[in-house]
Amino acid sequence: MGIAERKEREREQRRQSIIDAAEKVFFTKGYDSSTMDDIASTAELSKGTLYLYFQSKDELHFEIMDRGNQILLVFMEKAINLQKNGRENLRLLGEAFVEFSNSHPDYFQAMMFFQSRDVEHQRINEQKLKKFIMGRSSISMLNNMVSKGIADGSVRNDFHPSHLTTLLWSQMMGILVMYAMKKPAFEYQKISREELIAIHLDLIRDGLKPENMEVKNHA
Amino acid sequence: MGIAERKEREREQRRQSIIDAAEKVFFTKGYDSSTMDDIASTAELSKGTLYLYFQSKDELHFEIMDRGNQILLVFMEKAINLQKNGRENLRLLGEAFVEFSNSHPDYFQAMMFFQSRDVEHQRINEQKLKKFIMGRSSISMLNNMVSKGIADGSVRNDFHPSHLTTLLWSQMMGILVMYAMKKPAFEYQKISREELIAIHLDLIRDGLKPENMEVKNHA
DNA sequence: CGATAAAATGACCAGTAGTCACTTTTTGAA
DNA sequence: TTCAAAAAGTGACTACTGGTCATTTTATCG
Repeated sequence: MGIAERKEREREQRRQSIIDAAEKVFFTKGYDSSTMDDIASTAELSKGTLYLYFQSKDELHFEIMDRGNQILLVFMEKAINLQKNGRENLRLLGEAFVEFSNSHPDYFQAMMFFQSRDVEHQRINEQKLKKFIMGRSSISMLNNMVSKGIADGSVRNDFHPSHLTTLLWSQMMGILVMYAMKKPAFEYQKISREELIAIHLDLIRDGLKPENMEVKNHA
Repeated sequence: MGIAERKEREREQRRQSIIDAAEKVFFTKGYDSSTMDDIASTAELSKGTLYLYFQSKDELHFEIMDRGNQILLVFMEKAINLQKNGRENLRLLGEAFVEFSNSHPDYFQAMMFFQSRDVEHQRINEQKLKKFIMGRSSISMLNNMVSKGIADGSVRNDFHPSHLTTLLWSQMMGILVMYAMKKPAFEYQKISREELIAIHLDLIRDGLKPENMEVKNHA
């Protein structure tokens, strides 16, 4: 039977074409100003049809963020250099994020806006969200490099590795979200996103391994 | 003439009573679920009157955030200990923020939600917003302690002081905003807000002054 | 072909920020 | 005290939009 397969394929194509339309509209008008009617007419479908494929506007935002996330992951994978130590790799990951933000500003923006939303109030498929929150590959990658760093002695070992990973992730995301949301404040301070992140990476490079720290293992 | 003065006083009282009502409603139902009609009826006024005193719902949110900010400043002022060096004072400021968040969770929450909003899309009195963005006393305080630290040698001097200040501010705000917006992700990692901030403060304490750093002055 | 299921439609609903023509209250000069 | 002008306040109304669902259209297959 090829019909079921064909239908499945067509369903997935339609799904993607709706995300394409949402992307086009979001990237042009911004998330808040985009309406579901805009997206429907861009997709050449009725609004009702959108809801056969997605449960809410938030879920379309989620999908676009997820696409951006896939691209980011490629940047991060490319950035890793296992010849270097863990701490140097953490910096490379940070720099990869900046490169991604420059080469894919629209996806980057969509991701920052998604990160700034309160997850509790979003109507997004529970399963999908859970998978995203728990299994984020970017977190896993960070975690691997933190572990590598602790193993090779380039990263301090007085923090719980997964806590340190979470901190590094939230520092980076947090700074970038703040920059996206409060741009005028940064412009007033005459500091660009690149400069801000460069200083941040320098500061934590040294914080990750204070020179004279004695080595003691974490409980 | 006492009439003009009395009117001015009454106008200010009404203004405050509207903010009081907004606060009550926001703290109870959360910003998004609160309606202007809720606030109006709590204030025992008609909706139209609210708009004689404030230009938008966002502006009421701004006012509540501003009240929180005032309280935070008191915490920060109390925390400063000029007997100690600049770097130690920066940590004290960070800890004061955590104390504030514990003792005034509602204001803290309102501030985090305000920080997570895109300032460009908010209908807030330009003048008011400008003053807030540019003159924030919390930034000034941070800046003073950074300068003190550089002067007393407890803080590295290879960053531009105001850039470092901006970084410290956005790190702290960013982390807390992320925690507020993506709480489930942190809970999954089994890390509390206090732990996260404690690790953060430890990490930057060491990053702010790597032990073997040679002293060179910034251009 | 005709019945059944699947897909798509778009008029409609509910909720709410913000407006404005109108009403009520206050002021102060006559 | 009177009354017109100004100030303050009102709430019905508008505009907008995310989401729903009864109905229609299209595809499947015995």
